[in-house]
Amino acid sequence: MGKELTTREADYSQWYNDLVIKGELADYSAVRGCMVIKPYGYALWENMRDQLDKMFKETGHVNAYFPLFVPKSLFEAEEKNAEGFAKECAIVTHYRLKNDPANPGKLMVDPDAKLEEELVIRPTSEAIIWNTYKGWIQSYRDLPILVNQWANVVRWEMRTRLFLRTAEFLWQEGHTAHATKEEAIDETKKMLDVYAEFVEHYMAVPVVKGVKTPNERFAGAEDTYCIEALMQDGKALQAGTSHFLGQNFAKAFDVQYLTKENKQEYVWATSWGVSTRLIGALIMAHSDDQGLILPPRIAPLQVVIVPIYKGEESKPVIDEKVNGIIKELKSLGISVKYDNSDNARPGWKFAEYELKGVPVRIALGLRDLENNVVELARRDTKEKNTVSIDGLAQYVSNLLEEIQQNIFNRALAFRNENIREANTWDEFVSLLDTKAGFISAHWDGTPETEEKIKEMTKATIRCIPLNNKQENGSCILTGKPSKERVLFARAY
RNA sequence: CGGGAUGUAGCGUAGCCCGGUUAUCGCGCCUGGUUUGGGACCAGGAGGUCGCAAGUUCGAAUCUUGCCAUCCCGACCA
Repeated sequence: MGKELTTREADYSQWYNDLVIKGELADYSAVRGCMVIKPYGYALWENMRDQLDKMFKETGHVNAYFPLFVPKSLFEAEEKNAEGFAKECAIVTHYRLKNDPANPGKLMVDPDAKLEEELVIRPTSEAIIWNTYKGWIQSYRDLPILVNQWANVVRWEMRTRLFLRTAEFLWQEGHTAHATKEEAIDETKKMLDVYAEFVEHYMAVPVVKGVKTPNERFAGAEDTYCIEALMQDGKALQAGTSHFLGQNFAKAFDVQYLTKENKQEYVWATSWGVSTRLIGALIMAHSDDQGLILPPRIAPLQVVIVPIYKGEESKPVIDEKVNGIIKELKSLGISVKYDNSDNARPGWKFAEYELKGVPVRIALGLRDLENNVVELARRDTKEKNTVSIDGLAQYVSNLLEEIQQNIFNRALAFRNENIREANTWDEFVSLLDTKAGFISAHWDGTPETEEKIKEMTKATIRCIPLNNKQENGSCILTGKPSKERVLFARAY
């Protein structure tokens, strides 16, 4: 019987949890709100990370590493940023434990080891980084600084969900410093494009690029750009953000540079990040009731080979043939696992690798060898075909590409079907309740109206799409004039 | 943090209301054998702080209190 999965229809949240845990991506840990990322899930993250890292470097960035701890006085320097994150910070107050005289064998916090100044465990690193940049920047010749860091951060969330919202999570955060506003804005948009390309091209998840309203802006940013994805249950998920920080952090940390004209100017800043949350997006965008569906370009395993033995004497014959196939696949850069383990029969393995979302499965037995063919099954459509062993590697390589495209096209079609226009309040509410998805509607541009809509419907403005069509209309709630539509949705 | 639910072996569970031998069953796991084209079968075996702690009792998985964790619905958020 093995692993039973909850269906999406029965309980979408439970289905998601089942996939994460039974697909062996991650598991709950002994620490509240924190998960263990298991080897299979970590391999997926590594593939995502490696590709992003490559793209960052191609756009001129370098990696560095800054401390996990941020002295409270630095953390509070940029007020809006500090205020925004204050209520979800973990704080180190002591540096030593000692034996508890009242409870033998137990430890207690040593009251004599109180820190002079508390250390905030970074929820994001602008503060420590800008404090550092102050020492790096004197002249326009020191700019731009284009640094990225791969790190863990901690945000003490009240309610956590595997990958989507954990107290500790892995991410990258780019922090750049520029001489001019224009250059910083260009950087902000450039990195948004990098994210969009990565998410669409590698993760096969279509996104809407846009800009956040002031309400939804990152704490301390002048502008927050984002990519928004749509999940199969019709809820939106913010997949990445890129912030134009203006001179806020430069002013807070007094980071100035000398221009060519020998004038002191404040530095312009950006920051941008994506996290392990992307894995949640990946799962909810593609997977089905049989398990994960992973896009070939980032799947930890692209191909699994399952032998169908008939009697002891068939093993060496099949194994030898498979070794040749593996060699050919690897020569084309395809990752492959040969599962000839004896503790599960073929049917069990088929189900297991479907659960784990391996894009292509090859099965072969003596019968196939006689005909010089294999059975080839693709995870995305569950189609099975008999394919000649001659030229198999190339066939598989093409198929992986086709699967990548198909997964993307499917998600894109779903996303496009689920962007609907609403022109009246009734229409808006009924669409939210019956169809969910993105709703494109006019809004009067005020934070008050946005807040009111959120209170009434739980829908938020996900973004104002970039290159948005300008059209006159009236706000769905207040009826006041509006020049463009914005995208609403209920979101994760 | 507010409301609701749950917690018994790796997983899923019976028992709990009404306290009483050695905690039930299935899957999985180990050993041996037969097997292998969609979640195999036979035989033998291992595995339990009944979420944690205190209390009531001659006796607690079962009753009481506190705590912890997870899930769902809110508030908050990437």
